Amino acid sequence: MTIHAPKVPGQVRHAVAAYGGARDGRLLRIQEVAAAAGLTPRSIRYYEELGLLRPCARSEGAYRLYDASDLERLLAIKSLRDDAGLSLAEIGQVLEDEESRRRARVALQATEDPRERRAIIEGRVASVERLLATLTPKLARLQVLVADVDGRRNRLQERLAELEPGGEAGR
Amino acid sequence: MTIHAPKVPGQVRHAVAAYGGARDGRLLRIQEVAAAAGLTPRSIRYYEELGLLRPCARSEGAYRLYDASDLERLLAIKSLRDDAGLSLAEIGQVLEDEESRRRARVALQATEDPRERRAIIEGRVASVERLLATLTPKLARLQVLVADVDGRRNRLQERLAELEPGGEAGR
DNA sequence: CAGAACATTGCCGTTTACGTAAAGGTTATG
DNA sequence: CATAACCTTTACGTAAACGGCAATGTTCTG
Repeated sequence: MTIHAPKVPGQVRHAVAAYGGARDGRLLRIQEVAAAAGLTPRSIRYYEELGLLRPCARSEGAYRLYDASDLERLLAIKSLRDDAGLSLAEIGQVLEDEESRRRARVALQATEDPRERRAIIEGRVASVERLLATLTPKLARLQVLVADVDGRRNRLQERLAELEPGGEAGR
Repeated sequence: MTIHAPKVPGQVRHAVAAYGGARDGRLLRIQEVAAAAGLTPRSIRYYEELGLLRPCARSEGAYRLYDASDLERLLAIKSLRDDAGLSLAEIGQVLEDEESRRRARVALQATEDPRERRAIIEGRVASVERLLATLTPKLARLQVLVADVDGRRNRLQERLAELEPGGEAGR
């Protein structure tokens, strides 16, 4: 049992960053970020293939390296997929939309012109509202469904309660 | 434009019922019930193939005929699929579960024994609670997601409001 | 520097949930 | 009773979202 083992990457030398997520330290390899996000490496590569995200960096040997914001993005993708039930194509639309708004912000927020500043923020609001417009009805319908099922449960428990006072034989 | 046309089935003679949904009258053919449920005939046949539902009757010529309770069931399937995001296999489990409870009710509700009556209703409660156990976390996560997105919208609108008082140039 | 444990790309396979077309019966109406 | 518009079963096709190899390269540790 005393052989070698590389295990967790100690430092990740020579990371060729694209943006350098930084601000928290370690870059994760695909299996690590996958575990952290509750996904598989295969899914993450597939998402990359669809253009949903790109790792912030690659190692010298072309290993994908992910930072904290990449992980956030993966969690967002997962949530939109599992919770909101969006297809990966729809998720792509959402992310692309947000991305273009974010770029617009970076490019134009530097301006002094209050009309442009307004326009930028209004664009972001519209983007977020488009997303809400798809999520809200879904939420409403799920709430109705749950309320319905919950109502059935309550009615059954009332009937149980009615049965109680009579005979306490089951004990 | 004065040729013949059968259109909607007038009466549906000789319906060989399995249970006879009745209590509202007309039996629907597959296309009609599909339109009413917002599904396609193909989907409905597929659901039948998976054992999710059987039409309450067939015509002499083997046309599938659906009653109101069949339609209800289809709507339930659709809701569990679209709103709750369950797979058809999971939906099958749910329906089977409910079905067996319902059968138990019919078979044993006739009994006088309060212990058995309790047991039956408790079984139904457990079944409904199993369903709730899968739906509730989903609802919670979707609520969190929507709240999150909604929060982003509000923050953006606050920034818009901060921009307002200064310059009202955009008009 | 050996080597176990990671990673890469490429590619084919699989499951789910249907779509679609073929070949042929069924139904209500004019 | 002809016939348009339904329906039937059977079967093959497909898009989405990965799974799972193979062949090969990379990393960190002892």
